Amino acid sequence: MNDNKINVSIVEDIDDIRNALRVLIDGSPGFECVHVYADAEDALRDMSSKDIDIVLMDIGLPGMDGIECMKILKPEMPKTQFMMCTVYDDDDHIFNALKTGASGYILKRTSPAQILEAIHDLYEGGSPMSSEIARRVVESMHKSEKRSEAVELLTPRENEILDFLARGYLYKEIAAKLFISKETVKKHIHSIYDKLHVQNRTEALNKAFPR
Amino acid sequence: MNDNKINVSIVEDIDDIRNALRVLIDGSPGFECVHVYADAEDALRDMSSKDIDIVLMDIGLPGMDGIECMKILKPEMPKTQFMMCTVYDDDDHIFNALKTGASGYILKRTSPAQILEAIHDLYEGGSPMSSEIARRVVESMHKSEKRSEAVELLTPRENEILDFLARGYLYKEIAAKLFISKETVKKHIHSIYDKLHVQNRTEALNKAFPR
DNA sequence: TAAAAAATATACCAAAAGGGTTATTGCAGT
DNA sequence: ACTGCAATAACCCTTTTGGTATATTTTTTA
Repeated sequence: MNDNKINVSIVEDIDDIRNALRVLIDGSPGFECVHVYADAEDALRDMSSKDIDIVLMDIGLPGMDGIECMKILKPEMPKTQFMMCTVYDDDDHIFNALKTGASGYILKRTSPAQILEAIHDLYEGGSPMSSEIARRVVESMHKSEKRSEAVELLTPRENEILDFLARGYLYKEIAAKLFISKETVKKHIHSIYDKLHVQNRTEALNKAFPR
Repeated sequence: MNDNKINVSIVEDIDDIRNALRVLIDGSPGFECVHVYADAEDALRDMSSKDIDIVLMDIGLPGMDGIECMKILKPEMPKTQFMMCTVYDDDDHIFNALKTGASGYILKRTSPAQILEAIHDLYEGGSPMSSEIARRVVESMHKSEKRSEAVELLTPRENEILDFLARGYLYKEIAAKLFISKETVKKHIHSIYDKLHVQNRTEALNKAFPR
């Protein structure tokens, strides 16, 4: 709605926190709090028709939680960015929120100045999160390294071919890409299955790249 | 090695940058630069025998790159944390580094004060990265949401069968599990491929469950 | 209640995948 | 010089997969 200010909406059930956030945002130049909602149902009814830059979304709400709420709202408001603002700092909530579309994740104990900074940062295309939250996210990526366990058994050539397998290529397509015969591809794949103790492509991929 | 200071090693091929980092770290109370290396091979030869808290690792090195180097060193130095310090800000390098075990990722244009802050932050268990880098990481998580896109096109029965496909079951095994004929399984799978616009199992799984 | 969608099943056919065997070449380490 | 491993390739064979078409029954929904 408004000229050059960052339009913010808040979904937060606790009156004191909601009001404090509103006061903080409205009292800061460059920011405007255009709507506040006390629960997910309220937000769903009203929010998608508005033009909002940033939504500050609590997770623990009465009834539908903030992640579910965002899941529904996000497709209707593609330009709006969601920042979770919550007391939960466990992996489940963090990953769920981020996977469902949150672009930022801050904890309620964040200082007012940092909250404003985070909103601004999000508006500018960043993903504000504390460095502990970032560590959780990064740690979760390390895991997809399970590959190595399987992969170290395989020769470089076999790994190369495994990558093609993962993309759904046919034997003959792999052969063409690598300038070798289809039979050789088959041989390599047989060795891969052998080493991974599996019988087919899908099982191999599940072992090599757990989802 | 040293009492209460944070021990840092540097792997960086450009003399000026390497020296500047060393001076910065040694000149700051609470930090000590214990080793510097000009390339990956040098670091591999020497580093794992030392007791190092943080490694500042460049990616673009002559010969072996910094990610490969870390991949080898990491298992030998489980207590050491790696921070990539590089000019590359593309997704490939970022994800590769983080998946391979980096806990922090900063760009070379980061200010000296922020570099020190990042090292300290990493030492305290955080994952320092600029908020643009964080955004890339978060964006990569949004994708796992693709399942719903695909899944909503499919009937409940088709989804059920998709799950079996994902586990590598044969048609006849799925048929036995569901007490239907193999031909019916085939029909369902054909509909799945049709709706997802794919030609085979692996492509279907990649669409439905991006890794 | 009528139409649409989903689940069930068969038949025919071609392509692809996978198991087993054997063999040659080149390269690394002993 | 010998050994072992990796990469290459060919052969035979069976099973699995996927395309197309057609048809019946059940369930959902307009």
